[in-house]
Amino acid sequence: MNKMLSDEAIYKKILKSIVEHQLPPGARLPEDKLSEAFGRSRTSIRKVLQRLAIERIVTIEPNKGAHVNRPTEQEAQEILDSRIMIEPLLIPEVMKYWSKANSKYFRAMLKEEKQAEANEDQAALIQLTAQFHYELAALSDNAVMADFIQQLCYRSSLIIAVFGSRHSVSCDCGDHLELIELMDHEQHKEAQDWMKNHLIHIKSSLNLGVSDGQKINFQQLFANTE
Amino acid sequence: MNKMLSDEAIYKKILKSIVEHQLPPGARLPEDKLSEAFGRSRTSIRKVLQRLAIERIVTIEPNKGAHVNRPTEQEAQEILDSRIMIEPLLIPEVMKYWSKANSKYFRAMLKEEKQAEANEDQAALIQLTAQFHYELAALSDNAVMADFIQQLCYRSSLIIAVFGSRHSVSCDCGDHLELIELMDHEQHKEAQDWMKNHLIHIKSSLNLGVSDGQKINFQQLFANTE
DNA sequence: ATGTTATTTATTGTATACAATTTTATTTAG
DNA sequence: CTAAATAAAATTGTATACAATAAATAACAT
Repeated sequence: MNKMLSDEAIYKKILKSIVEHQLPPGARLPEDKLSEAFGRSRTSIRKVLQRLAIERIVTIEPNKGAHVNRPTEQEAQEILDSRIMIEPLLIPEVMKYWSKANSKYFRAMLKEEKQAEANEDQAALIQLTAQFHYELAALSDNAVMADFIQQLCYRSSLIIAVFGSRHSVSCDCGDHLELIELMDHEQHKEAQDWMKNHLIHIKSSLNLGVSDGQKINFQQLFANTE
Repeated sequence: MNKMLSDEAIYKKILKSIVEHQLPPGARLPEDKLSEAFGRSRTSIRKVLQRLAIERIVTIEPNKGAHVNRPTEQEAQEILDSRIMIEPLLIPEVMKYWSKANSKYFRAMLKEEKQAEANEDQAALIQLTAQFHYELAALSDNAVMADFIQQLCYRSSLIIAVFGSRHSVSCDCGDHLELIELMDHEQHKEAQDWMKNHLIHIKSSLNLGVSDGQKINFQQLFANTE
């Protein structure tokens, strides 16, 4: 028995499913089906889908409806470059107010990550990895920047779905602990550098340039080479 | 005779009116009136208002409808700080592809600014000042960052409406030319520094801390001091 | 069989109707 | 005359109906 969900709740549920790859890039999001699933009229669903479209999580083509956005290689690069540019800059701001309580909270989150890794719960792992980054950004005293980073993190989940290797997600879990320890010891410069390298590492782990949906050269592919 | 406007066209018209302070912060945006003005159903208008709300140009309170957002002092600081943080970083990217044609284009825009200033066309002036910044950002090869800057520029117009002195807008028109000339002469570092100082200057020209919409102490204001 | 056209079905786009809520105006009591 | 209570008007929230468009299927000819 599904109790009545608010628009916000529906938004979060759909977003979560997308971020966790339950709804993969390219998946259709028909208003009827969602309407039925959530027990609300199409009007409410449309509102949510339009919001997701503005946030670039979803694309809406006229008369074709909503699909989970499938990031292009260009988009992937731009988003990762943006994060490489910005996230390290936020580290000093975060460290200004860094407390024992914060450290404890993030260490608990890392435990959850480890747990998810052990359970091979890919969905939880992707979600937690993104959460680590945007909750950290939220500790800066600039909500405008934090919101932007959060959006980039969500979009990064889509990027990983399209261009990520199995490596991209799981291997960097142990990593995050290093950052927490640097921050605990007030090593500002090192923490900042760590973040930059971490993001560069993530970017380089993506299969960019291999081109999934790119135009295929059949001429070359089936050329008679004998 | 108003020809049928697309949702996008309606969005742009409302946004322009807000940015140019024809619709000042706090102004009500009743669906009926807009619906009538644009000759479209409320459904279309709602869609546009919801988009503006997500972009933080407008606020929507449940059962109270849409109002032009009235930025708080905190929001103003965060937005300006974000711009101070990011816009200088984009300058090197912009200069990578800086051409004679670009220079000519932006010099033409500056002429328009001067013209608007001469005509005391405050609306055009505000619009052009913002446009200068976001069109510059759009020359970087990172559309994600450019979009973010554009949004911050729109929101800055609201900030100027609430916290700006007459100074805030007009005085920096001549300024922009300096940046173009620095870029023409490939003075990377200087251009970057210029942008940072320019934004710091704008921020400091705002009446922050004077508190416009803050809670007024009537006790103190009307205390019997005789 | 293959490719084209026609028909049906499914899905989105838009307007409108009605309920819920807030705002404004009016009435009534002190 | 002021303040509270009530009634009226205006405005927003939500669902639904119908038109427009696209997708899927069937029918037909080559």
